[in-house]
Amino acid sequence: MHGIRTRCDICQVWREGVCSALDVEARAQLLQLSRRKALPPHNIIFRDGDEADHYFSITSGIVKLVKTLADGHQHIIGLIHQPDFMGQTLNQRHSYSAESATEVELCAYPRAAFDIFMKAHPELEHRIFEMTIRELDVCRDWTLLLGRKCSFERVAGFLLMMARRMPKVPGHSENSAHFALPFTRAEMADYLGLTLETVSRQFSRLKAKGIITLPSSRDITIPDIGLLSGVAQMESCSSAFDEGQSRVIA
Amino acid sequence: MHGIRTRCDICQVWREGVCSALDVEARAQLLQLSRRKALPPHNIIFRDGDEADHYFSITSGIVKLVKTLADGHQHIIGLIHQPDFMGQTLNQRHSYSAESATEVELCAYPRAAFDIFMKAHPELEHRIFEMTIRELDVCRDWTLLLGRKCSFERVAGFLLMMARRMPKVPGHSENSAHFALPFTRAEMADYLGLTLETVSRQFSRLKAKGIITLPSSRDITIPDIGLLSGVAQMESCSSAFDEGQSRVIA
DNA sequence: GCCGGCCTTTGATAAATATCATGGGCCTGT
DNA sequence: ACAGGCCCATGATATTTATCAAAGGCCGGC
Repeated sequence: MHGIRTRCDICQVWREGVCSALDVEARAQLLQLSRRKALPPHNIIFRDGDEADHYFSITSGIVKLVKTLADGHQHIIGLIHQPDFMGQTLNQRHSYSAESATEVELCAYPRAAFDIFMKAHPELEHRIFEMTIRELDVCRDWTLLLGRKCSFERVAGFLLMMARRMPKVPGHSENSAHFALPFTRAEMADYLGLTLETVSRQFSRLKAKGIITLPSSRDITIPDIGLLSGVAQMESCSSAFDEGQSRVIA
Repeated sequence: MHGIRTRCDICQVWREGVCSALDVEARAQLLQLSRRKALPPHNIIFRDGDEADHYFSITSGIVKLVKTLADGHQHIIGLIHQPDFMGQTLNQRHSYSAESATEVELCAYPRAAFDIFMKAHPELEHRIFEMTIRELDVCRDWTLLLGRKCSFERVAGFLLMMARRMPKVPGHSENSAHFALPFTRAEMADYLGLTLETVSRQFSRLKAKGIITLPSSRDITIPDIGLLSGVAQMESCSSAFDEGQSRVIA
């Protein structure tokens, strides 16, 4: 709720998000419904059990969707990136929490008003429908990662996803990437169904193989995305291929 | 494609599925587009990579959505039960296979014609949108199970889901259930991210604790669903609580 | 500059699950 | 009735990952 631009002309959602479905007048009307917010990292947007009375369009940053288990452990069930939409539910209450992982800017829409507006603008509902289908595809792919992949492949798969979605630092070719990881090892573990120690060990393994470099723990370079993509879909979890780097003995 | 009823008046989809959004005339029109099919178990409906040229409304039975990994292992990314809808994708091709798990009856709709029809009937799209939101919720819950639960809890969670969705054999109270499991241990393993041996062992464990009874391997009785629900959300995987049944020693 | 707190890495050990192997049950076709 | 194929249960062992523990790096505040 700090200094915020209120105009849509530089907004990515305008081009790819929900607003892309609307013409100029409709977008202006929708803007009337919305309230823009800017959040620092680690800010709760809504809590599990809260009344689901708003929808959100994320215009920058990353939001974590979090379930907390009875024992206090957390699991991240999804990451919402700009320009995604969030808050669709059939229930009266949310069944998970949403928390900014990075600095986040978003448009919040009161649910009742938005629903009425959507009824008048089926093309808007259609766009959100499409984005929901995409979310479902992503989520189903994730079940494959969680159900069938070893820790090494999971971490590789996660980095691959980040490499595709993060804004690239310029000066890198198509098949390389370099970005600042916005997550702690513990957060990645909560997303990957692992412990932070295991995540850390797999980072070390990727580094030892030369698939990534880590100047600092959050500053990651992937010299060859194809290589990373290869290990992310590997069929074997065995540490046998740790000998990829032949090592000189004594 | 065998002997099939073509009328909707006894169809569950009419009441809860996509057709519930339509009035009598519209439903009649939609019926014109549809082709009804009946499939025996283990029949491919479409394959990973096939052109996504049809939507499907499942009117009875269960469909498995399957991804096959490079090493031949399979993973079931979703189960589609009557009266669910299937085939929504933004891509030209499917990214997974669909296969009947039981005997299945369905209505198939050519995609192009259905899309046109849907444009003329926003209430239909709205209904499918709602069903897709529900699917997404279910899928996100599943990532929690796969990411954070031990084998015992996974099997319990699976049985709980089945107990809620399977038609009940009559003569049982609200908080008990009895049904025929339509899956092999291997299929359940592919859904739960486990091996068939582990699934089998957890069935034995549930049986030993008296949470289920298994007159035969596919014939399951849950005397107290609350009990099952309790272990499905347990916070500990340890075998410490195997001593729930005090046992007499020699 | 130094302290304290988080984050991270790494090692040692324990626990869970996969893998490999065997035998038994049931059904089906001959 | 018998043989051959699944499917299932269960034991022995191997592998992977979690858990417990310790120490180093970085950063912000005092």
